[in-house]
Amino acid sequence: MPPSKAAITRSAILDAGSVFLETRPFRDLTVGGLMATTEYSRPTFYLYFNDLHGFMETLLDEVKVGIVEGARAWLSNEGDAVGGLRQSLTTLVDVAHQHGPILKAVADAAPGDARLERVWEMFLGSFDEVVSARIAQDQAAGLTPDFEPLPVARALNRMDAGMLIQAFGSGEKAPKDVVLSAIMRVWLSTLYPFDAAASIEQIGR
Amino acid sequence: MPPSKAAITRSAILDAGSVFLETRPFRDLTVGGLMATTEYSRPTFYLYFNDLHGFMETLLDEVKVGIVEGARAWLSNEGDAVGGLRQSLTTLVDVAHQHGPILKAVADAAPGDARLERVWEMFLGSFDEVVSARIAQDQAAGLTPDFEPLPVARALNRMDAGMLIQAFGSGEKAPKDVVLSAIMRVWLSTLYPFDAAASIEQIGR
DNA sequence: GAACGTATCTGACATCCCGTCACTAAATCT
DNA sequence: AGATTTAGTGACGGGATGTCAGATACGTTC
Repeated sequence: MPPSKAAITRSAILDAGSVFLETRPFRDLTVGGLMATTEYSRPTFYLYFNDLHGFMETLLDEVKVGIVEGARAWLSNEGDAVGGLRQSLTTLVDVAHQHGPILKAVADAAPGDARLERVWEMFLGSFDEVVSARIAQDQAAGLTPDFEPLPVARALNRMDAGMLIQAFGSGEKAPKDVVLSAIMRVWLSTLYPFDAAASIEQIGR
Repeated sequence: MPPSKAAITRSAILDAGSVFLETRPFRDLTVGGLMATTEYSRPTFYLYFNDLHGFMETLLDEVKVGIVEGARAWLSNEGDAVGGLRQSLTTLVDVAHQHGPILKAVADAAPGDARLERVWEMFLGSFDEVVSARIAQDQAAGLTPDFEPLPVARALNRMDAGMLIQAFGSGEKAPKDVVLSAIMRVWLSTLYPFDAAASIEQIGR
């Protein structure tokens, strides 16, 4: 069974949005302007999305899976904590680099709509919880100093979000390795300060 | 000489805006709605501000001074690095707690206007530079490990911004001490890891 | 292959908010 | 009081939104 006509149209609109946001900020996105780049009329948009913010929510869903995947290395790894974190952060930076404009667009759009703001907040918050759990585990193992895991997890995740969107959100992207080593430095120093070799020496400059 | 009538009107509008944003998000702010809470008509708004984003820029300027003040302890202190940083972060958290809703409103408004976005970006960026300079100084003194100061400064500042706005931006504010000890933990671990007493023991839980 | 029913799409409309402009009203000066 | 500058407003045009009734394309049945 081939994809229905509706599915094709929907995808075409989503694609047009992605392309648009590749080069222009969310504030310049209008339903009329977007649909003009497709072969459909403006009202067609409303057949598939409630409004521009619902549209952004859909775009976020598409990116979400990739990001959650990347986090697994560290989170579901009972073993090598430092190595797992290294790997998770590396793939996180990769994915963010890849989808930078979409992530920035969603972050930009979020404050404009109560529902999308909640969705974005939940998206970030979901990381807070899993990171917090992993921190607690490493604290029990004596790898990590004893502090309240949740607020620190929140702080580190906000750092990632702000840094990655700032670095990769707009056209001219910052060099990946610089961004990676900065956030890696902060994560490792905070969570595994006893592992001096990891936190001080082994980070590429 | 008493303040001119214009100055009074302007202040009245600014106050009305502050009051509004105390309880409602920026997305609900309209020129008509705002002016309806004053004794002036809608066009009067445009006598004093270009648009809502220019209005937010003015609001930011009012808060800016307080924040820059707070940063001085650490930045202009050649002596006790850890103590200075502690003090700077403490007052930063205080100020952010005080002006939380305004800061969130500006951050929310920024992506909607190219000019305000630049202003906000510059505001954050200005901290990147001074923090970076202080880091370089402490690296030279052997207090801080050797890494690229600017990206790490950026990361830490983005963490502050994201964390503080999330914690203090909306009505029910998070407890100050929890937020403070979380970001303090991260800053100290990253910048002064050799000062074990400072980064591990002395932080209140 | 004509008639029918459903899925897909669109023109036209009402609404909301914005920013401006010609004009009025109030304050200040002589 | 009359003239001049300062402060404020009613009314307009424009752009984007979201909806709805009607049109068009498509597959199915006879």
